[in-house]
Amino acid sequence: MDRRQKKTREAIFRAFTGLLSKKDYHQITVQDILDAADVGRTTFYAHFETKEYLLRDLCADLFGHVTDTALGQVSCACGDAADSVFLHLVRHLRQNDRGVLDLLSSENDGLFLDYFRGEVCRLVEVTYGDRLQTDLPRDYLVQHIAAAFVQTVRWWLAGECTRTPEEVTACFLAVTEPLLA
Amino acid sequence: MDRRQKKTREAIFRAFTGLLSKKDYHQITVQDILDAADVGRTTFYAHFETKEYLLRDLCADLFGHVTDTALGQVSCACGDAADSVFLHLVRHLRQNDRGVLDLLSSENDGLFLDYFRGEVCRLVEVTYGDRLQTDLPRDYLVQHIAAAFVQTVRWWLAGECTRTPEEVTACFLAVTEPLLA
DNA sequence: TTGATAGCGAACAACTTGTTCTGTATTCAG
DNA sequence: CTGAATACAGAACAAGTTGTTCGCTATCAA
Repeated sequence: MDRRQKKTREAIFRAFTGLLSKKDYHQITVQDILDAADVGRTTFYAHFETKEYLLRDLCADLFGHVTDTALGQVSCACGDAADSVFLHLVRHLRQNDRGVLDLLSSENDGLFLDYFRGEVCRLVEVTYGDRLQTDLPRDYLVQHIAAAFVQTVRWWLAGECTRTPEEVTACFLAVTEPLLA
Repeated sequence: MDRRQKKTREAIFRAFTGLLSKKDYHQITVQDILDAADVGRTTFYAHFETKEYLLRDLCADLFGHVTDTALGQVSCACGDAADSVFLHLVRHLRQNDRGVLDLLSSENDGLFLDYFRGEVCRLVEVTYGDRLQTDLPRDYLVQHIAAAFVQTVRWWLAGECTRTPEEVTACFLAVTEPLLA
């Protein structure tokens, strides 16, 4: 890809992420992004059809990365799969890699939580495999566990991350453990 | 309150709710609402500062009503408190009273799920009282249970409400029962 | 070096928002 | 029943936003 394209694309992503952590998505104007990224109007629309497409691409990039990292960790973690994946994910979040945490704790959380939940669903599928109890519908359980994790992270964020990743993960595991076979 | 005011206010609410069940909130224009409600521009802004205020008021109205009804049912239900409250709530939702269900299953669900979750939190507080287990932080448990209920409803809606209220409630109770003392 | 292309900046039409004005119709109190 | 208060309609308005188009320049890759 042309060096110029890559640079502008990343400048726009960076500017957009920065704005999102401070302002509400719907109050961010294309002009704001242009100013922050120092990019021409024409250029922006050459890269993204609309502001919404930009958001979509950003989410795909960000949350795809989160899951990939988490899945990478599960494959190299020799021991207790489930316990460690989620613990690592929380630790990873705490480092606020690529500003994901800023987005999840901004006024825009609603925008991102769905993407996040989607990725966590995939993670639950892979991590728990066939260790789920069978009295309840499998898809129900997967969604429930994913939602529980997302909710746990929200609770952690609402408390300003004062708890340690270990405590947080312990809470999550405590409420989901009874659902395993 | 002036008879005219009440009529206009309700016409706007009705028009807005109707539009919300079909279109995305952010694509609904004030003009759309004016046309649907058959109301003048000046009148609209005399009642609501902005479109967002309209949304807020509508949510307060709708979800407040949902909770009040549910709480009313718990007080008159002589027997098994928790079981019946949530079962009644699901039944109540299924009747789509005041179009709440349309909103929760529209593309706008994200907008409303937070209001809904807030009300369910109150409901959980009242319903479970001091019957929650004490190993985990109380606020964490309350939020977890509320989120679990909301998630259950979403799952039910995603499956196009083919399951019965009894089945749905059973799922919810199954995943939350281990959290009681 | 050179042809291709990414970017700039300004200008543009179309649309949306929220306000202001004037005149009419309805309501409610006395 | 009457009259003052007020809710409403309709039109016009400025300001801001969106997405497009144009001509021109700077940069890249072969």
